[in-house]
Amino acid sequence: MPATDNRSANPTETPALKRSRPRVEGLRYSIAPCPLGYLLLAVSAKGACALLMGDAPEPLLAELRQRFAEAALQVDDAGLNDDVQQVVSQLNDAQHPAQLPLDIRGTAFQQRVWRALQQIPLGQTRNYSELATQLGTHPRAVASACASNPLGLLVPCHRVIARTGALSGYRWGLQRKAALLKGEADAQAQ
DNA sequence: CTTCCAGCCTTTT
DNA sequence: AAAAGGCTGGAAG
Repeated sequence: MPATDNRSANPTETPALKRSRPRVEGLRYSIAPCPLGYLLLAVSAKGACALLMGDAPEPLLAELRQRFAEAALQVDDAGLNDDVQQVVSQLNDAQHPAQLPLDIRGTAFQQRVWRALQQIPLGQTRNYSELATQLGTHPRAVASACASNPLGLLVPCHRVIARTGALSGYRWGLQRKAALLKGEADAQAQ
């Protein structure tokens, strides 16, 4: 998944500025236990670029390495503690969502889909077909974009389910998708 | 209700 | 060029 390079996004940037930039981007990350196992939060200079979940810490780091193979990764538990706690708070109480700047990277199409995901209100769900119609594409394409969302929870891909009402799939395990939706439904019911 | 199938759009190899 | 996805709707058991 060749993520778009946000460092090149500014067309007014001079060649001198380009040269002065570090050749490899630095990413800070932190892995912490959470109500759904472990989470890994990774942030760039612009904001969170990955929020991964899993049963153990090691695979999370492996996934981060794979997704950002070109980046220099540096653990920063202290510096990210605040952000991580925000995410944990959201997991404990969906009514208090994390307020983090996001650095969302993906193809133009993926960004369109992910933006649509962010419009789904707390406590609600959409099916792949609805989003496909809204975006003028095919459910299958929506699903693959959801599946490649690097910002679990923060970009609520878990709010997309099958037309039949089945939960369909979730990159980080159907059990977590179910838990997230349950938590959000409960929060909304209050 | 369950399986099977053929189209469907993007991304990855 | 080919395969593989967090899909769907319709046909068939």
